[in-house]
Amino acid sequence: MPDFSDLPAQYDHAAAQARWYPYWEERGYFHADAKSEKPPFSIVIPPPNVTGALHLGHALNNTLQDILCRMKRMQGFNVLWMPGTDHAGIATQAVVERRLLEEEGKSRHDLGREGLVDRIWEWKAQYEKRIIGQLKQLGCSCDWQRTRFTLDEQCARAVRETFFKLFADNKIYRGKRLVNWDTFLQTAVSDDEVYHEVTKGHFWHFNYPVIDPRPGEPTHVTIATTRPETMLGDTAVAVHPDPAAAFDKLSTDLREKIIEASAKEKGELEEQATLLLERRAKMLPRLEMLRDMARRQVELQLPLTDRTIPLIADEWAKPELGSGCVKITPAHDENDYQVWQRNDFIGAINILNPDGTLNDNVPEKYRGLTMKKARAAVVEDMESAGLLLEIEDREIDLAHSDRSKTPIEPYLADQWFVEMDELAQSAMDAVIDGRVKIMPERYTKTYLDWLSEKRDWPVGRQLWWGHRIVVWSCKFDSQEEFWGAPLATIGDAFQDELSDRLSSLEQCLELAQVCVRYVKDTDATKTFYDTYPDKGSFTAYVCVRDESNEAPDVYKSNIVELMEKQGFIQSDEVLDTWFSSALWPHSTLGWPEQTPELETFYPTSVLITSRDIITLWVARMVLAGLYNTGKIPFPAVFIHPKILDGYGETMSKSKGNGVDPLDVIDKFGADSLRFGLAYLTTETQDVRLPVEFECPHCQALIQQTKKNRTLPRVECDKCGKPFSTQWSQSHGTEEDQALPRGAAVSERFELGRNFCNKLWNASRFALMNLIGYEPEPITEGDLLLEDRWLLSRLATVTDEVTSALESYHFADAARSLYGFAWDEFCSFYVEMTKARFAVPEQRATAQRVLAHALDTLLRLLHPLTPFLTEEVWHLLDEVAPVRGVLKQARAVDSVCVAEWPTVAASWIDKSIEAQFVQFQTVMGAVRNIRQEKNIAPRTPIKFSVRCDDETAALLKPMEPYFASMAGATATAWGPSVEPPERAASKPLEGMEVHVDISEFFDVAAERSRLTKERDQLAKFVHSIESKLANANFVKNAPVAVVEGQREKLIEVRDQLQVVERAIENLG
RNA sequence: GGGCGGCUAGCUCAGUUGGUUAGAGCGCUACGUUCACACCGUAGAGGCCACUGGUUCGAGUCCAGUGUCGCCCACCA
Repeated sequence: MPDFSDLPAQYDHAAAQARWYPYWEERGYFHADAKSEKPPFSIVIPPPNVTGALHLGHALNNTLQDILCRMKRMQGFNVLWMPGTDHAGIATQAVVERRLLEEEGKSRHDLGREGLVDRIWEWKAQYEKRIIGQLKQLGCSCDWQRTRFTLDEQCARAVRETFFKLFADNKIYRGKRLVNWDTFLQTAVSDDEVYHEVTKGHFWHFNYPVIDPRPGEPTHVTIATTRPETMLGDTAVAVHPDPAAAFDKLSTDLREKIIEASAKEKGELEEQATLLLERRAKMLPRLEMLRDMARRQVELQLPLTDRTIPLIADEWAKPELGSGCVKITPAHDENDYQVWQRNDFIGAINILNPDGTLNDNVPEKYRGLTMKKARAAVVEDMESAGLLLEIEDREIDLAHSDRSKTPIEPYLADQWFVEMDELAQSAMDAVIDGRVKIMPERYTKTYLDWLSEKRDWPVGRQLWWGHRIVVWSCKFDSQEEFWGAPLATIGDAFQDELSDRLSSLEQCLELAQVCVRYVKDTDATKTFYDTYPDKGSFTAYVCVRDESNEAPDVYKSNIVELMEKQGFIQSDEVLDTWFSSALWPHSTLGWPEQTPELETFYPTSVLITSRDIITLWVARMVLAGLYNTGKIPFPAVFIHPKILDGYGETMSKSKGNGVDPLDVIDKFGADSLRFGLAYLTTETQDVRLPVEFECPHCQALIQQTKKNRTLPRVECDKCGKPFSTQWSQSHGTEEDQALPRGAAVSERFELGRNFCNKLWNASRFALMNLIGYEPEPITEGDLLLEDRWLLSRLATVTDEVTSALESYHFADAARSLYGFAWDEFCSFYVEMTKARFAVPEQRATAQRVLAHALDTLLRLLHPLTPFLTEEVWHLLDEVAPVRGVLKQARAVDSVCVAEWPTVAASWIDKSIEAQFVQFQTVMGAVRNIRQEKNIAPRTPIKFSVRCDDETAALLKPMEPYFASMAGATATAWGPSVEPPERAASKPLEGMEVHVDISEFFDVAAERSRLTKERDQLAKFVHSIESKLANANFVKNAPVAVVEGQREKLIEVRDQLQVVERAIENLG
């Protein structure tokens, strides 16, 4: 005989978590079998970066995935949740390099490529372990045996294969591009990794002398710049090709604006218009003269150098700004680069070394200087040359690298590009024609807008941590040299195999699995390879196909050895992290091998992610999936909300407002965290969580403010003792860090904790009262009204929860379960069984229905609160291993593989639910009167109900429940019931409840209560009357609505009468 | 500059295709610890649904505009 009397009154989440996760893992419940007969359901995890620990956003993302996986598993699907982590190129290398510098004072060059990469692997091992540990603590049901890493052998193979395919398809080209150069990390960073910061700077005005001006023409042009040192890389000065027209257009636009503008703005705009006209009058002759000079290709002397540069006409020069002339530095400015594209003859001069110092393209005295020192030198020299006109103060919006926090230098570099035209179109089509559905739908716009730009994707990164590009290159002076030696060697290696076939070098190369392309040495900005260089020097690029499963950094083949002997060298760049992420749905399943996994689980079922990577990741997965496999990677994408702090700001470590999921799990439990997150996952809103510190001394919660969140130590409001915060880990002194740490948590999770505890206690009650349970089937005749009500509600809730989860309405599912479990199951059904357990002949049926209801509730809740439900499932097994109402079955070993409840449509009975509502209403009225009359809870009271015979028959059997739940005894039911002489009465729909209050009578109080009620009812009557008096309403509204109002009016008038009569009776 | 979203109780949020007197949790008030649970129970108070106009018999819900907060993209010699 089981004994549950020593179960604690509070759910012990820590114990449950420690007990059941290993149990699930040992039994292999999370392992998917690719050869299973069951229908597949698969999700790939958005791989967390190995840069650090998981935050609350990850907790949300993974909770949602786990909820779906667990439900689908219970529904009988063959579920694969593919876990893994991302190598996060720049981010991870930067973190490791920073630590290397801080802790050992070394740079990556001190370690060398191999040494640094080894260090990063160590880091990866440590953080991958930590991340996986966190996911397990959260309860994630990933198939850990298949854990992948974007830089492991299998992913590397997929990356090399994809690159080779693209290369052979001529979708990869070598181009020049202005990149955001991080001089600290010495790498290009993408636009997405750049942030802008306003800093104080200056605006310098310089004169450039004109060479041989004609009489009357200007002897110099004036330009202005915020970055004087870049003048050394100038290749032109531009002036607008039609300044008169440009001025006129501005004036017209301004006039249009003035017409639409409000009175307040009008004045300002008028003033602008006047200034513009003045400027036009003053500047136009000079600008037109300059424009004419540009047409005849006048040269300017570039000061401080021995170069001359042309004056050109280009629209980039805005006549309304500055002097109307602008210096052009194509290699170091995005817009100037565009000018070069339109005027190729001006050329581009790169003046920077990768480390941010000036290179040999500048005069000797500036070489090797940093940009900062060069700036001072240039300004000084310009001044002494008499060419510095003035210096203005100005605020400059300066681009910074998100990783190194140092300023970005625009820098012209050779880059690998993927041509996006067709690839982007294929990904757009997939969404437009509905093969991939993005939810909520509004995000399809983000996706399509971004893809429609079809900007080519620069995929190279000057990093050491990542997939090294499998292209070898070598310069040749002529075709003869190229054909003569190196490639022939490769061909020779395959001569034997070719002997009985047509022999050609192309075939040899194909057999050798290499693809060769040639680039004639040129300044062109975008070069495809398929044109053979006719003469002169060129570079040959050989992309090598690799069919081995080798780690990305150890890969070498015979061909490679041959090539390297011939002087070919491998690109030292690695691929953009997103290149490998884009392959994630199919690379993790074994592509390019046609594995059973790929066969079974691809396309995956759904992708769940956050909105900030719709473009970077989702779009690229779609196009890469289509390109490699011909199939979309997933038919559905669910974009979940972002987690914000109490001030509506995104949570992040650098802001100090991040909540660590482990702190929440520690304090509230994983179930509470999961339930709380699901409860907040609504379709439209981001999730706002006010953050508090928990004092480690007295457990008081201290509101996090914008100020205290970035303090390494905070003093408790309550006990006054200091504690350290998460901020101290990165910014605190040793002394701060030695203090006990105050966890950052959020009271939002109390909802989940309270709910879990409520459920725990309801289960405890059930268990204690199931002692002696016998698993006999029950017939419908045994069921009482409340049993049928509960079964009906249970079926309805099953339906609600299932369809909510299947359509990703997580909050709806959580709310539905919360309401049912708390307000219906606990507050009514469980309360009512207390009375039934006291009557021996009612005991068995009540036990069976209770066991069944609890069983179903556990199944429905399991995806949200897996640990709690598993804990109770096993306890329930001790007392009621065989359960069910009309059909009985032995429960399985774990709720996580139990069958998902199906909706028993025949049990849904709306009339029984309505009848039960009548009972609840009467109960509410009796309780309400007791409270309002101030009658002590334990004082017995008597009540009677006037109602029709049918209702009386229904409610009479419920008398014991009124006694146990309201301390009230019913004295009479039926149509002829009259209130006792001294009664508190309450009109209800079709009923009147009278509580005998002769012992507690207080005329004044009762009159005041009734008067209040009368006024409310009168107001209501009036509102319906006026609605019905409106002829248009009666004419136009649907008949059912009008009828409903009419019935309501009769009903409410009735109630009003009851109250008025009661007031009269008071005298 | 372009796009998207929010604005509903003190706080955090629900609110289906327009249709009774707008809901929940927390917090608040009163009462209650004997038998599942004080992480609890019972009852209650608390709302010009941001604002202005429109459509409609009827608007939190639909349309137009305004304000405000936030996010994304582009641009910023």
